[in-house]
Amino acid sequence: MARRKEYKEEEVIEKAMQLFWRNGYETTSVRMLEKEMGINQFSVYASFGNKQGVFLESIKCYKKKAQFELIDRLDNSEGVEAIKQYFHNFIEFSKDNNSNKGCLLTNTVNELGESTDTLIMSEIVKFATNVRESFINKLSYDTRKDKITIDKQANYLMVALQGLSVASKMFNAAQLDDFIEVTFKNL
Amino acid sequence: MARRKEYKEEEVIEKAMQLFWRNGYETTSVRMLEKEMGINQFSVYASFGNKQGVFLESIKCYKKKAQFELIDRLDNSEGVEAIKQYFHNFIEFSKDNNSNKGCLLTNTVNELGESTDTLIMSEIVKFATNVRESFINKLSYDTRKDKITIDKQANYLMVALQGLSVASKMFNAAQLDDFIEVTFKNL
DNA sequence: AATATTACTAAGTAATCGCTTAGTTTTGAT
DNA sequence: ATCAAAACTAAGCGATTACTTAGTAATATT
Repeated sequence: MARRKEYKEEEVIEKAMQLFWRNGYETTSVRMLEKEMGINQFSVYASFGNKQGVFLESIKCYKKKAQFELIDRLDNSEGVEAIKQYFHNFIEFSKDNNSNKGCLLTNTVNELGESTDTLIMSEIVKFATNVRESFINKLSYDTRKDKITIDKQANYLMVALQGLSVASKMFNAAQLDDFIEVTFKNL
Repeated sequence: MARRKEYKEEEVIEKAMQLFWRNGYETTSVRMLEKEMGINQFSVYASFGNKQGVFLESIKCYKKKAQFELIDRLDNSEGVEAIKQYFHNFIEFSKDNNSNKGCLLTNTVNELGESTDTLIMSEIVKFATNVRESFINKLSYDTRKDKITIDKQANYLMVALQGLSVASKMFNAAQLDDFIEVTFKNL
């Protein structure tokens, strides 16, 4: 009965996500989005409601990508070394030509802070909880560690990961390797 | 021969700095600035040229504040414990009611990335170098550590500090304490 | 083939952005 | 007292923001 869409939503949202990842939320305008996504503003609003809607779907898209390229690989290996490898994988994951884009979720909290939309924040928190649980899982391979120690070390690793995300934007590869090496020294 | 200014530049720039610190660069509009600084837009532009100029002076103002409240205190104490105290002091320093604002310099690099104005980036890099040298100085109290180890640990601490800045926005006090505690076990 | 429904293009909305300018007020030197 | 220089007020600049809408093109059902 009606005309068919000339684009697939999950394909154009991948492009939107890349744009948000490179530029952040505020700096990315709807005009930039329609250009990058290759569809008219009308279609953007028809498919995603508003700019926040595009961003929310972009966040979900990022999470899927990170799940596949980072978490799944972590879950398939064992011990603290697996987490260390996760840190290295993250740097590769966030690489963009010569620089690093950091983690989209970390970038978002850092940019929008408390004014982050609750739906978006909920997605971010869910992912962080996910990562933390995987870390706890890996840390638990060492049966000598008690629950309190593991919890403390998980908190430590979560903050360290945020640090890596931000620092990867301004420090060189050698400095980041130094950081990772020392970070895992006593775990 | 001429009319006197009704404000002191260093007083209004302190207020501008606080606003930038809370909101970031892009989110802070010139209209918000004139309101917060208590002077007309004309005066803003007469004194600081443009929005970037206000920001550059705000960065300098922040550096002075951090120098006085953080670096000077660090330089007056000894050993690795002094650096640990610096980390705790930073959390207090960046506290804003119930939340944390992070480090203005870290926030800026994280928000503006590679498109950060070179003058501003230069100020940021100078400060970071400053902090790093203070860390190296404190680490050198332990004469058993060779130069390479100290350098590596300094890199480690710099990234950890970035991590603390970002993480302080989303993690609670206990988690941050966990982080600091484990961080300094590696030294 | 006619029709109803949806997707498209392209122009336009009010609001806000950083910034400027015209006009007035205040000041110190003459 | 006069005058030039600087600082103020307030209105307004073009450009851009997120978002909408009027009009046209395409499609499955009848």
